[in-house]
Amino acid sequence: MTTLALQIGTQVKDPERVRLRREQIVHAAVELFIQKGFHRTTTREIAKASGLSNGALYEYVETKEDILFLVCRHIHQEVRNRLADCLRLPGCGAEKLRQALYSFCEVMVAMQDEILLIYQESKALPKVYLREVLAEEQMVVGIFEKLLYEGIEDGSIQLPADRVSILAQDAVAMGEMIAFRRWALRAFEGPTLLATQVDLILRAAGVSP
Amino acid sequence: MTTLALQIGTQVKDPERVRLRREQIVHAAVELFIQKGFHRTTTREIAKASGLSNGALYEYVETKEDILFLVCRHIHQEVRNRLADCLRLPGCGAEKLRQALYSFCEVMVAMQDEILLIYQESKALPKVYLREVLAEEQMVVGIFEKLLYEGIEDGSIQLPADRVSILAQDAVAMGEMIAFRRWALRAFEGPTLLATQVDLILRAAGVSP
Amino acid sequence: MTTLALQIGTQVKDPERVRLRREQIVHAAVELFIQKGFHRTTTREIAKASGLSNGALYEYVETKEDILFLVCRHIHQEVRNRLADCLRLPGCGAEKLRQALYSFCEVMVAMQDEILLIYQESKALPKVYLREVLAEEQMVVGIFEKLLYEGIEDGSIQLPADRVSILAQDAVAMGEMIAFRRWALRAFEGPTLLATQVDLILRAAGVSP
Amino acid sequence: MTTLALQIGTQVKDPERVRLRREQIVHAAVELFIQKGFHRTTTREIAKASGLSNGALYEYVETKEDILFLVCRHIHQEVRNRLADCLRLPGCGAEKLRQALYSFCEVMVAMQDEILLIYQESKALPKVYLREVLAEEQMVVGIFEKLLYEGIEDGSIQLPADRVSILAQDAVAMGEMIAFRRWALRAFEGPTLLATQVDLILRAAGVSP
DNA sequence: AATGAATGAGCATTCATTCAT
DNA sequence: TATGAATGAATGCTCATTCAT
Repeated sequence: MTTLALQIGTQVKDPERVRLRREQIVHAAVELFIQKGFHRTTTREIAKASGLSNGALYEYVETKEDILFLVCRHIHQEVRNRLADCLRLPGCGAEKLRQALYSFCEVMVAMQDEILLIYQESKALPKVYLREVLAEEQMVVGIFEKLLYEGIEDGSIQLPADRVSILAQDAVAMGEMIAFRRWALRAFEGPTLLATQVDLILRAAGVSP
Repeated sequence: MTTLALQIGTQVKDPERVRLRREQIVHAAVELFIQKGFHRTTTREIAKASGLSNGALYEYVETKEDILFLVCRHIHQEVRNRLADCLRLPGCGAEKLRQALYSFCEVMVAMQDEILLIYQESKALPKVYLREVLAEEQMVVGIFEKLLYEGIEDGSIQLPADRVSILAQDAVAMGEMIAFRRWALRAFEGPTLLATQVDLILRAAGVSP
Repeated sequence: MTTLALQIGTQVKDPERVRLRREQIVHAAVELFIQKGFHRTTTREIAKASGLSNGALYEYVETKEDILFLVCRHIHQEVRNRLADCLRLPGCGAEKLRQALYSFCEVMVAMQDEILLIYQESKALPKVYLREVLAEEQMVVGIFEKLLYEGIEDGSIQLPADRVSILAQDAVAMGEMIAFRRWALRAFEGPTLLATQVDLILRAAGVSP
Repeated sequence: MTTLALQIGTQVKDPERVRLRREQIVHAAVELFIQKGFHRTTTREIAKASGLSNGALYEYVETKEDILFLVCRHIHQEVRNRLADCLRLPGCGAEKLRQALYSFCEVMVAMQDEILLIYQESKALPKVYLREVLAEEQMVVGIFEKLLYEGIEDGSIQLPADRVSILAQDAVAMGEMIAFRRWALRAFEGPTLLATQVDLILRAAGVSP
């Protein structure tokens, strides 16, 4: 479950400063990548929007792809952070699952652009980076797997064990769909949409409504 | 619901020749875009792979984006073609839905790369083109909407009418997920995977298993 | 004696045009490299001085190093061409050697800058190219070796066979010295200088003056 | 004939410290320049290899070219130092010349890389520096001139006076050739090579073998 | 004196598109 | 219609040098 945090090269020694500057960079880059895509965004634009000079940018990062990786990692961290809270709530497995699904969908709504960004641009990542990004996505799937098992054990969920993995994948897909297909989903009210998605997974998990 | 087929500019008069050459272009470009992505593919490469000269390419197309559009349109046509057959089969709404879902998932498996391509690269499309591409995708959603209504009418599906649209979207999302998340789904056997996905939607549609 | 001519990559199909344009490029580059050195010369400058656009330059060449290689090869060809004539003259080995040495020194005077260029910049060549450039230089050494053997055979030169190679090297070095050390040799009159150098080698070759 | 030692700018007052630090710098730079050439070596690399910070480097030197100059001067000093000893030996002019030539060739073998460095990179020196570097090289030539005159006077060398300068140049060139053309000379054994070179000059100087 | 982060002009190279033939 | 050479703006990245601390 723990991933070796990949180290991005930097010329700068003070780690706190590196953290800070990279935050600026990521902040600027997310915006730009969302607007124009990775390939149509220039490093010059990123530097400017970060408040850094062209050269300074490359003190904190070695390639443009590094920036994309930092962006993807940041987004996944954000998703996991927002999800973390709801996992500490009390309740049976089914109840916790419902909560988690709902939270996840909310996060997907809030972070539509960022999720889309990852799907659209991760192809541009060098393989090493891509592997880590996918691993981080799997961590979210892992959360749902754990909740499903919990529910199966406490009897609140009826599901053959060999369906757990696949359904956890579906749960994530169902949520991400909100981001992917937003242009088609704008017609629906938020609460209805979320309820439907959550319900869809719960039914498949054999939770009585 | 029908969209006027957008006209792509060409210098060439004979429409049959245009059709033919564009077929060559699309054929070459699909392959290249899948392998390297839209931005990393050069028009030179496309020309070469199409058996055209640099200049000739631009007789049949005005910009690189035109090619991407032709590619997306071609893929959607292919999807609809492959789906069309199963719609003429007899049976109640639920039965036809099951068939359609299954076929759709099969198509998604067969055309993984192409589906992924559309999602990853359509951002590069000029707005006018993007609109048409999305409209074509909606046509597939429309197919599932129609089947759901059919089932509701003949009593084989229990679903409040206001859920129809959303569920049709889910059906498409469920299928496309197979393409998007294939790296996570490689572990599962094809038949199991498809059955699960189809079942998921049918349950949500209130079809008794 | 024949070297596999290394092929430099080009986008252009017509070989005659390639030859022509590369001639322009080499012509411009020699001048610039002599003036400012390889590293201080920009490809833009070379393009401009060749009468080509930035882009066109790269239709005939793949990297800046390619240009340096073309330049070195051109210079060596020129040297060999100028030397070739005097080799067909009649006379005993010693006489032909004297002629060749004199011609070679003349060429070194005429091509001072170019010779210096090769020595100063060949370090920047990729290994494959460097090998070929050195091989071409060895061809000149080979000419002197052949003449020495000729003289030994016809009795006009007294030299143990195991000194032939080393002396051929010296002959070339003695000539190239005129290029390398011209700043120190400006003081001497051309004819005296050349005579001295030729004499030096002939003596070492055991030719009675 | 003596040149005012050029003053390189520095921010630092204590001359002993300047001497010390510059020694570090030169030591690091020689190595790097030999390996990668002047232009491909960055000041950052030099600073790091010297154990100095980026900023500190520029306290002891004003430009990158200053470093190259210091390096060249250092090398020449080293050459002269190594040569100095053999000049104090007793013997007639011819004998001393033979000794000096041999020592010089030995130094050239030992300092191949450094000699090559000077020839390849001195073009990058600002004119003022270049003049001094050439002047230092002439000092070595001067040594051989002096020895030749000594031999002429004591009768051990037969040479018209107007050939002295030119032959002294040749002596240096002959030695340096060992460095320049080492790729071609690897085939020969050291002692043979040196003996040949020394003999070549002695013959030209009219010293009976 | 020393540090090391910041600057920004500069460079090799690419590539969509045009156009003379 | 077709060819393929030409264009030139744009881009990712480097690095000598400066300067606040």
